[in-house]
Amino acid sequence: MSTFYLTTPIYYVNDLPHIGHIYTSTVADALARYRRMRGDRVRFLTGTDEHGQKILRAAEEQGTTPRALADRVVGRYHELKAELGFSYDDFIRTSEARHRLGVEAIIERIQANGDLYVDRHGGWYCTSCETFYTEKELLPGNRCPDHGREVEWTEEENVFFRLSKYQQPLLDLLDENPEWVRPATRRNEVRAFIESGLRDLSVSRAGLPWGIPFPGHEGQTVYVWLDALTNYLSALGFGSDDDSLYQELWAAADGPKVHLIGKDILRHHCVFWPAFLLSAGLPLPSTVWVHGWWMRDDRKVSKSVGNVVRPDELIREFGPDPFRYFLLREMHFGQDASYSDEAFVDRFNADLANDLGNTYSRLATLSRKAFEGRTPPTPCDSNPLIEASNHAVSRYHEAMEELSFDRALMALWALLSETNQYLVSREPWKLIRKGERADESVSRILWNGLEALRIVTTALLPFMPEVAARLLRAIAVDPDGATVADLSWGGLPTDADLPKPEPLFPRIDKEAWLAAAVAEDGDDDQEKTDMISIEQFFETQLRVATVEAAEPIPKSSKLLQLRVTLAEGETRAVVAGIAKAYSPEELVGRQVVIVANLQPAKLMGVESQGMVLAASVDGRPVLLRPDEVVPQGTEVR
RNA sequence: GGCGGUGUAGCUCAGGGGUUAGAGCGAGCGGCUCAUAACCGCUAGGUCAAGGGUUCAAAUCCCUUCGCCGCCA
Repeated sequence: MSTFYLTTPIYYVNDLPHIGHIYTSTVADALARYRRMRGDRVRFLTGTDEHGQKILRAAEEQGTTPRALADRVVGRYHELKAELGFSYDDFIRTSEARHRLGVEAIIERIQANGDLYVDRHGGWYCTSCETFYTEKELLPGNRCPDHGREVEWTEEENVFFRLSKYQQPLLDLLDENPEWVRPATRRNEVRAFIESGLRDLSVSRAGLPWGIPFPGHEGQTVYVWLDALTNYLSALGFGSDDDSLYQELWAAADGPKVHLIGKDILRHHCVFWPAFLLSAGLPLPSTVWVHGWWMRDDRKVSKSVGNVVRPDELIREFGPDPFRYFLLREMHFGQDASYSDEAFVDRFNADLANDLGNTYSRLATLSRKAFEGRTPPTPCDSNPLIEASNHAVSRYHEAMEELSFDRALMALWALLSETNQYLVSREPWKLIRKGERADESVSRILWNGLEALRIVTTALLPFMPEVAARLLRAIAVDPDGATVADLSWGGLPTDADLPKPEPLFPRIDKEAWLAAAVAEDGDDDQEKTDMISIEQFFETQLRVATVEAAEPIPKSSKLLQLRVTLAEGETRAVVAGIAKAYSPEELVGRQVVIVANLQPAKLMGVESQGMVLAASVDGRPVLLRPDEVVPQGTEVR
């Protein structure tokens, strides 16, 4: 028995949870459950990152406090835990006192090592990503390359960390520990980045009231990443009076310490974090596992293509476990994958309904018929399924070790397939029909089948904890406290009560489901599916206008009232649903594109004489503007 | 632009110098009838992106081209 410390990133509270968060947590949860079955002393941590300029702003815009904003999002994460059956042991919030202690403690050590100094610097700062950019990196018009939002020239005195000092140690770390960043392609990226040269890192911000005050530097707040990354230690009590967990699971851990992350935060975890730890003289994690992203097909949404995506709907309708199964089966860990309702339905029907569900159903029915509602009375210790099972289990373990969840599941499904082949080759139903109900051979055949199913289902506990447990109970096996030892042949109880099988995974009518999905997706998809002629397009008059004034609309969190100039002397009032992404001040003076011949409409009591165009990024508006300043009223076509 | 990756059956992908290139899904045909129209078997004839090279032998190594993806604070 060894320790196993597993973390997800802490999720930033500017966003409600989406499939990216769900995936990371699902992977971590499956891994944690698997390691618990192996008998490891597992500690599974997740949490939220709550500090920073962006949260402060969002809170101000919504007329609330950062803390209240965070509370709301955290509430949603707690709901998600229940909805998806996550089994984390701890949930840390960076706004907690225990976290602050940890951050102060690590800074103290870095400071003592002489790796902090104060310097004055200026740069283009994006409040969205809380990052400084060089002129070269900016998009035209001084816009953030990530968010497309205008950056601000910021000049201030900050605390700097001597990251440059750790260039060689970090390269050595990567070279001596090929498993430190996985998969290897991410390791290469990190290595290339470090090799190209490390600059010292600003680790504080001046005058930011929402964050941890930088110890020893009045007026400075700890920079979000030094703050956030330290959660992995502070959650273990590092820096507090009781750091026993930290000692057990980190400092003196006799097992792996694994960070699970998405590829977007590779640099922070594989460069900054180990550098901080090296500087602080603290042990490093053993592996940073990097996963890919779920992509949504950019093909048009339509019934025939069937790429509508409704994860919430899928979970509500079919329960969390099929969705967990889908996420883990469909993605090759480390690579990107695309998801759609259609892919989900296909997996559900083929793997869960046809293979797993039906195999259970036929075995249970046969056994009930032959043995009066009970499991077979005679076990069997010599048959082709034993070898198949042992082989499947060993492939399963190998794959789990590599976080290759898809391969682990394929190994189990191979055993299911062999079980079905075995049944067909023995045709126990014929023997039963011939009246050989109590025949020992019937008992052996069915016991073997059920035993293989028991092993598959036990191995599925980390993937589908709720359904797998239900299935095990249905075949007279107690799922509680199951361990990997239960994956060896011979555990199925004989002559035990075997209830009538209920469909665990009722087949989904794919056509109907996708049709409903399309219908529900509604109006905005209608335009996407239908082609229009160029004449139809030209019916829409698009023109460039300049924002003269902007102000919020009372009692509306989304709407702003704009006054735009279309031509000399021609101004219009336009209402735009962009208040969550843009403040009135930043809009004045910019050029926007508006639909000029839209029927006026009243929104929240204010008449809107046009519509401002914006790209909609997951619902967040990003305003369109000409590449350069053009004359008022210029037509867009 | 530099570095890295990738391009294999309709779809998702394995394979990685050596007999007839594989799996799952989907499709077609047959079988079975215990089972959730499930299950089992057979069939898919794919220039292994294109061109060139190395080799007795290349999808597998090398070069070039094209496409796609990632990283380059």
